[in-house]
Amino acid sequence: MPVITLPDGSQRSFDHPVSVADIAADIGPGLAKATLAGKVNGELVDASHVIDHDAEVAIITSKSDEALELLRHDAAHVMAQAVQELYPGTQVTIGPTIEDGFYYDFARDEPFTPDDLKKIEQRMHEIVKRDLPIQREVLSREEAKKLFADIGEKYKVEIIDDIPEGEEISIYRQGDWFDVCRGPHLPSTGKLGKGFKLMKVAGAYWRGDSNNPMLQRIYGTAWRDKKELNAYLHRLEEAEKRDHRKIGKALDLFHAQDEAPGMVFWHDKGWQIYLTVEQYVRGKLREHGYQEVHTPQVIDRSLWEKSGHWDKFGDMIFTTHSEHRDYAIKPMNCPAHIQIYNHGLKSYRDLPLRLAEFGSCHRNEPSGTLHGLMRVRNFVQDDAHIFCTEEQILPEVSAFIDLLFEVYKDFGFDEVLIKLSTRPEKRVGSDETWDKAEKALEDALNQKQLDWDLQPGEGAFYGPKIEFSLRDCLGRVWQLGTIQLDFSMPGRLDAHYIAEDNSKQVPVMLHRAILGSLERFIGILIEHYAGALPLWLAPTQAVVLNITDRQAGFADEVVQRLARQGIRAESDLRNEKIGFKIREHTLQRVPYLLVVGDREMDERSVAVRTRSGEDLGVMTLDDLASKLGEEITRRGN
RNA sequence: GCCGAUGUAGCUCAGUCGGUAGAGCAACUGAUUCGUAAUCAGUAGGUCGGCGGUUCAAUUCCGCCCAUCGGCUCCA
Repeated sequence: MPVITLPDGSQRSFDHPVSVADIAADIGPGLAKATLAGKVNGELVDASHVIDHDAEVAIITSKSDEALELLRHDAAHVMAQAVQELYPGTQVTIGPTIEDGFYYDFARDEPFTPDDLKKIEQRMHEIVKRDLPIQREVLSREEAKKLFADIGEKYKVEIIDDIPEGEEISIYRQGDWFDVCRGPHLPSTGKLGKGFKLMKVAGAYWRGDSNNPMLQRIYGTAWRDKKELNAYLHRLEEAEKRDHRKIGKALDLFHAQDEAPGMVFWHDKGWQIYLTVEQYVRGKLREHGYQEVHTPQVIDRSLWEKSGHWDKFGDMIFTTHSEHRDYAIKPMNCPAHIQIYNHGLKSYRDLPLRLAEFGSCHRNEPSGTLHGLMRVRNFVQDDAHIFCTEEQILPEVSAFIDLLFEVYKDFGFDEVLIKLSTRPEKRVGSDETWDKAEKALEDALNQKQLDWDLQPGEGAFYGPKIEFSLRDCLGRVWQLGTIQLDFSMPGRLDAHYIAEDNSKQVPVMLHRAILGSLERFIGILIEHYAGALPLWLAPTQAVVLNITDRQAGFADEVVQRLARQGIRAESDLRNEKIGFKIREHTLQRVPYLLVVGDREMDERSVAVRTRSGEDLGVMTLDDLASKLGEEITRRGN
């Protein structure tokens, strides 16, 4: 007879099989009411799950971490029921939970309108009110298939077919409605409460394959209660305020227009940020032994045919032609760098050779994928290719990782996520070479005692790679840096070097980038800092504000003094009240506002205020200049 | 590329169940010379994304196209 061990170590024995709900009731009526599900020997189960032998059991209530997952899964079911009640003939497919919520994909010819969403949400609240008991039922595969085939749910039949042999097939019923589901679920629809909201409709391919029909996906969010829901909605609003497209417009950084989709018109202030980032990286590359090169934008298609890109990415390459020749607007820099490498015979003594380029690339990305600065058709990578021997892979990867961490730190990002992707099924190069290459990448990471995740089979066909991602202040993850080994392209494009033994060898090529696309990186910076960039990156670093016309001359003097030190300062001499000017420049996220009135002018000083509203008091010009200079040199955030 | 929504003044947005449009901010002019997040008054500003159709009449209805937004697919 079962002895139940609870999380606090206490034990209860029963002389008959008991359900999770029974155990909760045995502990107390309050807990019984709050019980949503259970965890038996670490596995989530329904509250109705019956235990007939000794086990460790935890009661899941709305306070448990697991509760959200259950809640969201249930919300998906309740939504599907609401949809099928309101729109008979709609077929259900899959409805998983996701971060912050859930979705369900439906097959229906008519599109769901925003109005429909409101109706569906209302119906969901009704179903919650009905408080329908949710019951689990185990069926044989044939029974389950027949059940769904009879009501015309052909997608569900496909799903059932895909459930692996030996796995139990269960359905969950709530009222007249049922769905195939592994579970577990809440005891009744009433437990879902009111903390959910339908967010948006979107198309989604059946099984994520663009050859399949498109389904309609309804996204929702679900929380323990209305208060949590509102907190989440508030978080979304805050994130929206950081949108780089909004901030880019408000701070006059850049714009986009219909005539050049996916391309950026950089304005003075945005371009200042861009130049600062580029110049910074340029310096770092020099320090780390890179040569900087620059290659043509337009190159004959034959080179791209030889490199293999024309075949593989032909429809994404912009082309142009002249005098019966076809050209590609370059989609990447590597073939061009190999041309530079190939110029003149190379010896093993020349390796490693590191060629860097802020290479402007064009790729004709599908129209539906464009997104502000984050996904564009013309971008500049902080791209470089390292030509080296197999023995040099490890030290080169290692040096690159050091460089990358230095750079991320200077931009104020501390949390870096690392993934190692190894050989895919379709690949070039011998297994022996892959063994060596994967080991070199792994060793480099381990030597530095970094945490990393393995992604087996996710490498490129030409070599394994490491990817580096950042987490921003909203917790979002952005993949930026990468280092990829390439055993294919140098050979294809006839790159060689003469080895110590006088033999002709093909070098290994490492593709690597730290920031990836500068456009995208600046977008990430803008969102991470909500436009309030660190002083060294801020396009305008200080604005001098006069109180009345009398101080205009002195204000310009202050600007000149700072400009001499390379500080980007401006004056605002408009005939406006000081409060008005402060408000404007604060909203423009200018790091330092320098107020000059008669007092400051007399003692040749400035009153310093930060964009966060802090009053740093009055400083002499020299003190101010050295303070700003120090902060700029320090970088970071 | 696919599904859905959207496109009105420099910006943010309202509006017209078909009769050629309106607010706030910004701009311009004038007054005000002011001490840390919005001084007051006045003026001007729009082929209502583009092309076609229906209509006496289209910014409004219909079709096509373009772009943007949210997803999906893709991302060398």
